[in-house]
Amino acid sequence: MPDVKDTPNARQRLLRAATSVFSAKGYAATRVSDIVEKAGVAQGTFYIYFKSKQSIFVTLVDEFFSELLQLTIGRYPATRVADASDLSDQISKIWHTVLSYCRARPDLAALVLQERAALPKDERERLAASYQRAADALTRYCVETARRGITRPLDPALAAWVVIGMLERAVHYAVFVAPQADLDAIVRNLVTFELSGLALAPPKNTAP
Amino acid sequence: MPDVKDTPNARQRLLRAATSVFSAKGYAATRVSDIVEKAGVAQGTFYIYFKSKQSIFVTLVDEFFSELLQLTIGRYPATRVADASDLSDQISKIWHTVLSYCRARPDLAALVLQERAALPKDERERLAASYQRAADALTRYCVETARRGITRPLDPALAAWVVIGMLERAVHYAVFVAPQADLDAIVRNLVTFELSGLALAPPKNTAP
Amino acid sequence: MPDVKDTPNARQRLLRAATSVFSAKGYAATRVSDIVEKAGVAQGTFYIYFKSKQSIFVTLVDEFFSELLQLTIGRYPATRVADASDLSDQISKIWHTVLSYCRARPDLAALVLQERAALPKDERERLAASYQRAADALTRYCVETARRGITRPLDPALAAWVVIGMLERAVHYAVFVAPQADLDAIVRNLVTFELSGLALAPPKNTAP
Amino acid sequence: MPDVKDTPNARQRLLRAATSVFSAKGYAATRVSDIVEKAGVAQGTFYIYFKSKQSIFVTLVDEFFSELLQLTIGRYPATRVADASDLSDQISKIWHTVLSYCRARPDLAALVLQERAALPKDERERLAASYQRAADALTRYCVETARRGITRPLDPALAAWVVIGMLERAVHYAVFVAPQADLDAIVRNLVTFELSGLALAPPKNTAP
DNA sequence: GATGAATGAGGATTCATTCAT
DNA sequence: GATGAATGAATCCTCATTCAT
Repeated sequence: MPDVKDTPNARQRLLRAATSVFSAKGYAATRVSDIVEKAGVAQGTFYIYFKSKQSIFVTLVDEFFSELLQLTIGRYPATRVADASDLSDQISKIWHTVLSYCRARPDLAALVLQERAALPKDERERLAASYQRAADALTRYCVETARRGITRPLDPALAAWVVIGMLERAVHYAVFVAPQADLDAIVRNLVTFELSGLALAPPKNTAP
Repeated sequence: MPDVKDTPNARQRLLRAATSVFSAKGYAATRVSDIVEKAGVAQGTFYIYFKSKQSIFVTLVDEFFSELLQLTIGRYPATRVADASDLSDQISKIWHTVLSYCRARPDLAALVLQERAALPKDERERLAASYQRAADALTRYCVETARRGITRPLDPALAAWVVIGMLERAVHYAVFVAPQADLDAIVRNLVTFELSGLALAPPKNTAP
Repeated sequence: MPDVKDTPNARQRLLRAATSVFSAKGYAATRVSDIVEKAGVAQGTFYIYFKSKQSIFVTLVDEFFSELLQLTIGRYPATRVADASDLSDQISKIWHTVLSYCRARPDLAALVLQERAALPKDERERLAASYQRAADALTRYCVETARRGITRPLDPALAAWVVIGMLERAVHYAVFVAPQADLDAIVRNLVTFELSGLALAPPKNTAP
Repeated sequence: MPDVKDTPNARQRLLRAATSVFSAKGYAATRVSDIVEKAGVAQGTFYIYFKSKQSIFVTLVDEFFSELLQLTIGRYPATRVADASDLSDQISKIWHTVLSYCRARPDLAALVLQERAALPKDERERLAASYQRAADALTRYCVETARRGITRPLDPALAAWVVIGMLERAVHYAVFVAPQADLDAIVRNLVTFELSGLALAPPKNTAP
């Protein structure tokens, strides 16, 4: 059963085993004993490195978020966007980064997208705050590009949340629904959707 | 404590109490005893009407979905869309329906958006299938409107999933982030985004 | 194994079983499963009536103390003592009450005398406060009888504590060392000791 | 945190740390890790010097008892008591020795008085045997002084146990309740109580 | 002798569910 | 239909102890 052995230290082994088990059985159905068995360590060893089952889960999610934020918003500030072409390039890079990052670790992506809601309410609110911060950063991004006349002056907070929604389901599609589909094609489609919308002819009523 | 009393029958009282408690404490932290206490019935009465804690939750989510699907996709088939203007009108109506439906029952919306992931894996897969069916319906919608030259020929399955993501987060925004904001304005913004995209000038690289 | 069955309700059965098991195995070594097995109820039933293992123990000790205090200090106030003869009578009665009460429930006595120290520190301090209150009551008793010239004006708080110590070990002797010895003889000895001391001839240095 | 460092060897450091931690947190709540942390040694080092947590505790209690017995009963045999005055002198010295010994190491006194009951039943019976031996020695003392007509012919085993009880609570009073009180005054009070009793006028019914 | 990471047996507690009334 | 006392399986976590270095 221990199939993550041979890797250096117990903490790493536990994190990998946890990712795999959480995403396979779901947070609630995962027993600490499943994780330690898969990691090939003793039950007690788990509690040397993590305070609780919840704590190892949160560690995984937090690392996922902070790494991904670093690779995206941390790298591509709105201030570097001069025109529509820059915008398109930058957004393409961000979409590409997120999708390929998630495709490289589908277990972790599943866990973050689908399992985080199984946490106790209070911990979930901590995670929701991370989402809120991401939404705030995106909001500022929208405000900035709108100010420069590059994007429409839509309600920027609403736009930010909707983009987050697109992102979540785009990951879902690229990782779980069509894991073999060409990533570049997916990204082109997404950017076109995001920037130009679905309609071929501009519809009558536009906002605001 | 029983504050949902005076309503006709125990089953209704249990459903309402469950909605409220599930959305307040989260699925996992909710005890059947919380629900029966709030409903003002005895512990055993719960099991006259519902097989289990999971079963009352699924009942709530299923009713929410089927009612909402009825009010949206069930009413507005792509075949009635002749041109861009029709499309815009129809989509506006759908967005409006969804958002006002959710604003009218924020507890239930919270439960469906945030708690469904706390279910055991198998049950979640049943719900995921509902999502998949909705995505399939949307996919056909996109295919149809694209065939008529009303919408872009983007990957329709991808588009469908991304629209679902927009929807989820638009509900989140309209119900929890800005519950007082004017619904018509929100819908106008959403439709503009969905149909015309964020960019003011059409960007260079368009797909496919 | 269930040998306390046939008695009316689960709570009583649990209390009796707990007394017996705690005094037989000691607090720490007692498993809740031992208690429920002896009481002939299910594991979960225990937690309907008692919050924890600690809580049933404390319930036993508290009931012991309050009942015994009621039978002694509650009945025999210092204000009814007019002279040395009254004092001797009253003290005899108190000793007799305590010793016969403890002899009637040796398990409970063992538990209170010997097991209470196994409780967590905080709970023990609550019990120590009961002792302190008993000491305070005895102190007032000594002050009162000294004021009337019936007893020596020894440091009354010290006297109170020392009497408590005599009591504890007198119970130990009467219940565990010599459980068959004649109770009246024991009480006569104790009262003589307490009132007249060990020495036949009055020693030289007397306090204060 | 290691605040008992700088003292020569690990064993001593462990004993001192254990005394302090046991008396602060209680036997059950004390972790071996607390002791080694306070002693400033590694977890494994503990087991070089002591077989178990129980064993270090018993070591402390045994050393306390044997040293104290040596200083008291070992020094003052009943055979040296010729008359009431000798008795009073000798008993005063014993009380003084015990109380000042305990005042000098209140942690150890707390541990012996209050924590020993938290040990597993079997170990406690070993300690109870020490008590029984002390009671036996005291019993012989009483028999001897009674034979010489110095003390009353009360049940000597009962007297012995009651004196032990007085002692326990006298220590409690002198060390924890009134740690600043003058020791000589306390001893005078105790000896008067022990030898002459509480009553000013000799009460009517005396034993046996 | 000293270390401290690893061990794993052991037990209190929870709570969905049942069923006799 | 309604009740609610009783059930007991299931699992997280602690911590004394070991042993390779």
